[in-house]
Amino acid sequence: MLEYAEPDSAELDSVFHALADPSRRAMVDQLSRGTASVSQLAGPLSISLAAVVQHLHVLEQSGLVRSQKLGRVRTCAIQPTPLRVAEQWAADRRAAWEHHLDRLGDYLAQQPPDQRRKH
Amino acid sequence: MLEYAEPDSAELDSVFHALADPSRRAMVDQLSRGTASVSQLAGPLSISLAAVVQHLHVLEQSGLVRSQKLGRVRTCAIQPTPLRVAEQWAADRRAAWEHHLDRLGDYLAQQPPDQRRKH
DNA sequence: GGCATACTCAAGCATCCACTTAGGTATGCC
DNA sequence: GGCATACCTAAGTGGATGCTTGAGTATGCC
Repeated sequence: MLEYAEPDSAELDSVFHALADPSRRAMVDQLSRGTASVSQLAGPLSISLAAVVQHLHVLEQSGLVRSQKLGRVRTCAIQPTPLRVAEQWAADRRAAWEHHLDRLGDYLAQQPPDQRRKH
Repeated sequence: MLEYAEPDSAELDSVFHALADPSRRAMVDQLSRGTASVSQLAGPLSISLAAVVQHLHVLEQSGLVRSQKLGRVRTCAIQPTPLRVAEQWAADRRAAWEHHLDRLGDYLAQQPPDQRRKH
């Protein structure tokens, strides 16, 4: 029944941090439409190729991207699991909050109107 | 039909950045279970209250948390929308990648086996 | 071999980040 | 008024981040 391993804090740190930069998000976005080489990733970005390589390291360390080199060309591919880990973390907190609001609403609805001022 | 406004890069920057710190995530996690004062947020964390206030500013600037002061006490509440924005961004890229894999699979399945070596 | 391509690495630099301490203000209670 | 509580702000610090330039290495093609 274990669908997701509980993500440790360090994993969430690195995934959210990786996604917090617009250049890296653009790279992930491009990779979501298909694999790409390092220079293809650099193409749309107005930063040096060396900077792109550094961003790629960040993405690989977070697990969001994997790459392998064939000949001169390094081909990069997105990895869906860390995306889902981040997604799930946010969804869980949002669900908890909405559940909390529901219970609060039920509670308040049960109180007679002249008692509500106390809460 | 517009369900979500397209999030601008700056908003995603600030939301992902806010979530990239374990203390801030712990604060969001606590707030997902109900509102809390600043010192209640600081309670479980082993950092100074001043640091918690600074984290709170980051969370408020990202829109993840809102707060209001009543008397001496500032009460903080989570805001679900930025969580959903982050969630949706990740989900969209994951969906695009999975769709891409499907199309690639279909394409390869259409090729006669002796042609596949070319691709 | 010669040369372009596609990265890769290292050093340097300005900025940002998380955190602390020290001091401050506003509120509630006696 | 006196005092504790709850928060706020500023300044400083060590370390991480994003970027550049300059140089290097490996591969593919003629």
